[in-house]
Amino acid sequence: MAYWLMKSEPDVYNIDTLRKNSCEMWGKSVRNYQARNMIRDDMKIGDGIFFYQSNCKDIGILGIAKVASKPYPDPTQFDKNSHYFDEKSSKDDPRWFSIDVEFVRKFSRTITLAEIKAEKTLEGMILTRRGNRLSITPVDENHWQKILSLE
DNA sequence: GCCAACGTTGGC
DNA sequence: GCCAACGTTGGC
Repeated sequence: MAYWLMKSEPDVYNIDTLRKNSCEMWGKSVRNYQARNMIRDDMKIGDGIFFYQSNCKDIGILGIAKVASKPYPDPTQFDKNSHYFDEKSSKDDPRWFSIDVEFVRKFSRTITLAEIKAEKTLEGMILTRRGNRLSITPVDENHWQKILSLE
């Protein structure tokens, strides 16, 4: 069992939509190889996911989801009308992958980025590393537990 | 809206 | 295979 943190921009997708729909395909906009490798190779059913929102007023972790499927080829890479169409990808050898993500719960409050940065024991989280731009990052179990305790 | 940091692209 | 130019991310 591993833990992850997924970024989302609330304008594009927010946690209330995930709560309403319960389960959603995730990764159809991920076009970064490092993130792709994590989706394809490392994420397992049942893994915990922090739902983080960026590029907005209330930056931070809003709640928890979990991995609900094995990785599968992201359908948008084959869709000519999609913004995420990739002509270099083929169905025999798909380049990009998605997984299903299931809503678990929303925190009673947002654990803000400022709090996370201020917390000594959370030093070293990939999230707070300078220049980090990955939409998915692994989370250490002790960091996971610590953030839960902050709620 | 600014800008630093990074990934990707493409000419050579 | 190098590297400059460009596009994107994302905190502030």
